[in-house]
Amino acid sequence: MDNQLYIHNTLSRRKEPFEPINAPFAGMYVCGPTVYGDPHLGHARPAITFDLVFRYLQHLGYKVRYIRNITDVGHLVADLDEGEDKIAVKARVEQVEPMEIAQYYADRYFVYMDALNVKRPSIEPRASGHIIEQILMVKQILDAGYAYIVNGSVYFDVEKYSKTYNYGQLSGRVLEDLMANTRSLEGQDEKQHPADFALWKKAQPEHIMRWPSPWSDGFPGWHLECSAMSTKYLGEYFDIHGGGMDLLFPHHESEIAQCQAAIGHESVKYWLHNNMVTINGQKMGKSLGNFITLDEFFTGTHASLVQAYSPMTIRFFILQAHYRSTLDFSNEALQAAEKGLKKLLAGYETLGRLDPSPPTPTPLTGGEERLYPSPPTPLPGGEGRIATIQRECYQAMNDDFNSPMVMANLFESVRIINSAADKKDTLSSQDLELLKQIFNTFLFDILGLKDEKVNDQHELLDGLMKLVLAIRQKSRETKDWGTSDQIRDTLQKLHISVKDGKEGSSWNID
RNA sequence: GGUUUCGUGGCCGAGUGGCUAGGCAGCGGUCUGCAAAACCGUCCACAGCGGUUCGACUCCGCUCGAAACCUCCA
Repeated sequence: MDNQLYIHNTLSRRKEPFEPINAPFAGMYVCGPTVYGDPHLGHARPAITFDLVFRYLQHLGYKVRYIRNITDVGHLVADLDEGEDKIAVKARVEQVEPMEIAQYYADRYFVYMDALNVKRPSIEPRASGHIIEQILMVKQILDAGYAYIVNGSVYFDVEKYSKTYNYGQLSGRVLEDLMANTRSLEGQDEKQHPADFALWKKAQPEHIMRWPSPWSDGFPGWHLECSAMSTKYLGEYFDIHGGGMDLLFPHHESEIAQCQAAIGHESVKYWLHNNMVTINGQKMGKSLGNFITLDEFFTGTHASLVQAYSPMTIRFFILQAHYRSTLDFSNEALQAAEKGLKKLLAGYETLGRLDPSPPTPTPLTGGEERLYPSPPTPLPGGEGRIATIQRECYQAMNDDFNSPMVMANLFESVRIINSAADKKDTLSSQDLELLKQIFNTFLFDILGLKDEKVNDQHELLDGLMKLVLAIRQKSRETKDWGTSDQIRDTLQKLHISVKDGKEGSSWNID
C-alpha cells in the first residue's frame, strides 16, 4: 500500500510526493481575508480546503505550524481615488476608525470560520502588526538592487529582476506580454515599467492608515505582508504556501520575486491553489457583487436562497468537490449536500446501535432449494471488505486530498451499515470497530464534519424520549393509533422524527 | 489579445486507456397499522470532428463553448 502523500504543486503543475523540508515539522502559509466585509461563501473555500490539509498533515503525524494572515492594512483601490486605502474608504463612509472596521470584520471572520469547524491556525498575524518587518524587507530588496525610490514610494524593479530570475514562473506569464497588455495610466505613473509593483507607497494627505518609514509616511505594498510574515514565522524556506487561484497572479508571483530578491533564493517548496466557487457559472466575488455571505446562508436570508443551510451543510458542500475544481452553487446542490450529510451522520448513529453478529453460517442467498446444509463459508467480502474501504480512504487523501473520494467510501460504509441494520448483512465485532474507526478518523477528524444537533442536554433528552416512546409503544400494542400518532405528530412539530422499525422505534432530531 | 484551466447523465460532482464512482432527484419493488427511514432493482453520460491504439470518456490535434487571471478580489 502506497502511504506516500502526493500534492499538486502549481509551480510544476503536477503532483509531487510531499517531502517536508524538516520532518517531522511542516510549515504552511495561507493567504487569509482582507477584513473589510462580511465573510462569504468564497472565503469558506480556502479556509476549509487548507483546514483539510492542516488536519490531514496532523493526522499523518506532522507537527504543523499553520500561518494564516489577516490583511488589515488594505490594498490599493484602482477604480476609486488613486492610492487610496480600501479600509480607509469604508471608514470615512461610516465615520469610524479604520482599525475598528478591521477589528469588527476580523471578529466576524473568526466566528463564521469557527461555525464551519475550521480549526484555528497556529498563528494569525496581522499585516498592521508587522510594519517593521515589511520595512526591513523593502530595505533588503533595495540593498539587493531590485527596487527604486520615487517621491517617497518604493517600487520593485520587475524588469531588472527578470534579467536574472524568471518573473512569471508560477503563473506562466511572459514579461513582454505583460508590457504589451498593460496600457492604463502610464503617463502619470511613477513606475519605470508597467509590470513593476509597489513595495512601499507614500500616503496621500487624506490617507488615514499610515506608518513612518525611511522613505515617507505611508503604507506597505500589496504583496509585501505575506512575504514578510511567512519569512518571520516559517523561515526563509518553508513547505506549503496556499491560497485562492485568483491570487496566483500577481500576488503570489510577486511574493516569489520579493523573497528571491530579499533572501537570494526560493522560499516556498509547494504552492497549492484552491479553485473558485461559482454562481451561475461565474466566480462569486466581492467585485462582481454576486456573493452570498455565510450569515445569509446560515439564516436563509438572501433572495437566491430557498432555505437556510447549516454550517456543516456548507462544509460538506465544499468538501464534496475536489479543491482544484470549480464548485457551482445552487439550491439543488446544497439541498443534496444537506441530505447527504444527514445520511452519513445517521449511518454513524446506526453503527453505534449495531450488535456484532455471531459467526453464523451463510444466510440463505438466492433462495434456491438446498439439498444439504451449506458449509459455514465466510460472507462475501468479510472483514477484508471494511479494510478495503479504509485503505481507499487513505489512498484518496494521499492523492492530493481527494475528499470526494473519501466521501464516496463513507457512503459505501453507510450502505453496509444499513444492510446490517436490516439484517441483510452481518458484521463482526472487528468490522464494527473498524467502521467506527473509519468514521472517527475520516468523517470527524479529517473532513472535520460533525453532528450539529448534539448538545449538552443530550442525556436528559435521551431519557425523556425513552419514556415518551415507551408510552407510545404501549398505545401501539393496544392499537390505540390515535394516541400513537398524536405523540409522533407532536414530536414532529418539535422537529423530532420517530421511525418505527422491527426492533422498536427510534428517534432523530431533524 | 496573452496566460492558465475546463466542458461527464435531470442537478452537484469523482475517476480511469478495456472493469458500477458517489450524493440528490426519478422510476419499480420489499418492509410498514399509516408514515418516515432503510434495503433491493432500475433509467439517464462522458461538447463536436478527426487521429494514435486491438480498444478512448480517458492520449494527440482541430472546432465550438465556458471560466479564472492580466486591476482590489478567497
